[in-house]
Amino acid sequence: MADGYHHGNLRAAVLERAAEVIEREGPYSFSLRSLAADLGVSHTAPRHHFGSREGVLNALAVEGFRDLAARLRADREAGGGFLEAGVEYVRFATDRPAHFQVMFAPTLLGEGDEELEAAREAAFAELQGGVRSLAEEGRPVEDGAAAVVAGWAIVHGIATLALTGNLDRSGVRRLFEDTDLLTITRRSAGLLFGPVSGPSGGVPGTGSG
Amino acid sequence: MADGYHHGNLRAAVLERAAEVIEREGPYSFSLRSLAADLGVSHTAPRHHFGSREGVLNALAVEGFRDLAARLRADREAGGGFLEAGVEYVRFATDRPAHFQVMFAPTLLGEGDEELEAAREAAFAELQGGVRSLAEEGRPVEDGAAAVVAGWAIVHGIATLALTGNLDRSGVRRLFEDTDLLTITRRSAGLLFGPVSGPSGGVPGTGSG
DNA sequence: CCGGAAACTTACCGGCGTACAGTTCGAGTC
DNA sequence: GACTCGAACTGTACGCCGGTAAGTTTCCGG
Repeated sequence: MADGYHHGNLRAAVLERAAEVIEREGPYSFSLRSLAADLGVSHTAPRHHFGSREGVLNALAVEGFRDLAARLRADREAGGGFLEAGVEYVRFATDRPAHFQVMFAPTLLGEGDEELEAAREAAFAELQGGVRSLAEEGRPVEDGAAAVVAGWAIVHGIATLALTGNLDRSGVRRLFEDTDLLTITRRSAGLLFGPVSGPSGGVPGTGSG
Repeated sequence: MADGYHHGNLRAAVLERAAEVIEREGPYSFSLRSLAADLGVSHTAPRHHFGSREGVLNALAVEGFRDLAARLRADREAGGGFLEAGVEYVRFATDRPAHFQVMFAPTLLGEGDEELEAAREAAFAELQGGVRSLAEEGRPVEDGAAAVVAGWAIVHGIATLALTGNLDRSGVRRLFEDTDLLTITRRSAGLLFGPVSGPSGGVPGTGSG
């Protein structure tokens, strides 16, 4: 494969390295040229596989949406329930921070990429399906639409704040001492759709007056 | 002031235009050179006021943190309660989307800027103060640390998802028909720290969709 | 052995951020 | 009114960047 002229596996190598760079320095300083130089190919080589810089980011987003959808699906099939799906969402964000950033930053991506649209829709379908399963958990969902937004927003918010370092920077993280981020997620999201047991663990204000 | 050579108010003009560009095209395509050309000055003129491209973004972030802190403070002094503080957070994000983006994207900003650190800390202090005021609303807060994270995350998540267009793109927005984003915020965050059934800040008629 | 397609190269363009050495202008000073 | 000084702004130059075009190398099916 790698014969000195043909890299042999350039597409995968570019995606992997791009994710590393973006994770370390953010999407702004990610450059095709320095990436290509690192991989020992000319700066136009990646263009053959991705078309453009935007194409690389699109491909990362596709990877990300597919992985996220697969994780949510697996979680649902394992009967993890909604809370664990939310935890999985945050776990995905911390496992693949570069993908997560790119997926939700539309100004980095191009429009009209069918592969991307399909991957995104599939992931979003899993997301909403997860929230709808709340009803099947025997929990009363009075305002279903609000529950979808609240569930998504709380895990997306935790993921975003953690990834941007603002949880640490704000001192909020210190309130938890050494607690793991996923545990923090469970406790926080649990306030919304808390563990059924325990009178105070559920949604405040719904049970008592 | 503006004598053909000296712009007279370049600093403010740059910040205003930068916010417009970032709001429209995101922080990644924002360029000092095109900005300067738009304002009719040489491309090195902004450097005198901001030092670098990063300096412009830092200045935007400072503006943003100060505005956010002022809004939260005003809201607290008006006795709005926590839920309304959260709504104000989302309102800020939609009012000043460029500032919001830059404030929470540390890879766009420099480190060690004292003005920025001070503005950020002040805003974060207001945020945490708002959540602590929950106790004063007569609501039992069993896991205070989790409540802080949950409250911040849910409004930050809504703001982020809305600003990146993912609320619309995912179809979630459609569940609410023509409902205003701030109302969506009230209903969703209300699931966490539900509307006080008393007179203080409750939003009547937001249940059941 | 051959021809086409895929993978990759070199050469080039304009735009970008930044550095540095000037230039213009208002305001204060004698 | 000339002199100075600092703030604001200009012009030029450098290297990196993404994108384009034309050419080269290698693989592979016939």
